[in-house]
Amino acid sequence: MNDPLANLPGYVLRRASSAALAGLNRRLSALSLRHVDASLLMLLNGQPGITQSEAGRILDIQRANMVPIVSRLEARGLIDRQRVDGRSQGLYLSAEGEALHTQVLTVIDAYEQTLMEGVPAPLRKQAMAVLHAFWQSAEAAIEGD
Amino acid sequence: MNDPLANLPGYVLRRASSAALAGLNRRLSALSLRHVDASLLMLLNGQPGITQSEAGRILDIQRANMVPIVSRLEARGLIDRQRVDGRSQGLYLSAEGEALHTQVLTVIDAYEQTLMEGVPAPLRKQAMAVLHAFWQSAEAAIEGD
DNA sequence: GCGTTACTGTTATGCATGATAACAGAATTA
DNA sequence: TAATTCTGTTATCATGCATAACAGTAACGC
Repeated sequence: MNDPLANLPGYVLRRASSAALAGLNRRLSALSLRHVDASLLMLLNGQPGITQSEAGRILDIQRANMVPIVSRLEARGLIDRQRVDGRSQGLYLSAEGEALHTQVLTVIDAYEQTLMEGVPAPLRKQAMAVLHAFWQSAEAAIEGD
Repeated sequence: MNDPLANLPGYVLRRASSAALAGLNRRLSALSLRHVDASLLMLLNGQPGITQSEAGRILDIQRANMVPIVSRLEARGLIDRQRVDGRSQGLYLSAEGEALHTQVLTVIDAYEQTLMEGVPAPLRKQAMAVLHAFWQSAEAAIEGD
């Protein structure tokens, strides 16, 4: 693969992310979930009762784009809504949602471990730190010019 | 940002990539280009005469999805097609394309440097190696189960 | 040589992700 | 109380990515 873009961190980041996502979605399809759904389930497990807007803010999903996601998950009986306010509603995992969440956890844990094991041991120690550094750096660079 | 997903490499990879892409697209919009277009221009600069299919293979873009990209760039007079075969056609940067390419290069180089500078110095040395490792690892993990 | 196979560019189509604008109802604040 | 902010929602659009199908061309096997 003679790719002159391979020394650009942003490009490599994108290719790595794209490949990682493909693998994850492939595995999650066994649970009829997309990675977005899975991330919401995991978030709700850690922070039950969180608001739809808050969840979107944490996961970096637009308010408007949260609607079909939450609707889909609620239609499947995986999450419950509970009015907390005249305008907001807290989101909770239903019993079925919790059951599925443990399966999600199994799949994701295994996958993330596979991903990490594919990284040469000498680099593994700093791998997460590097990823977080790029995340932060990229976030800071969005607005730049 | 209390995000329980922040210790999953795949998730962090995706967030970093997404943020990095947003910043890049913002900068490229000044040239009326998307990151995909820019990557093709850069590829053609390094490997003039490459085939549309070959380019797609290198950039991991489906043959069918290359069509609108190439058409758009050709319509703007940035690239030329030259029949090399009954079926294939070589792609080249036009004069205008080369001119724009140098601008692209400026933008991207500056951006990638910004990205790198946002990474703490102690990590910077291994940053690219880590990204490549994840790329390779993710690529290998796509088919797994 | 000829038939099978493989490759190229292309069209059409669908799904997923994101972004934006607008709105009504509710809460907060000044 | 009036102005502002926030929430969930609808509608709409652009982009990215995948798949299937097709015609024309090339390469290969015998």
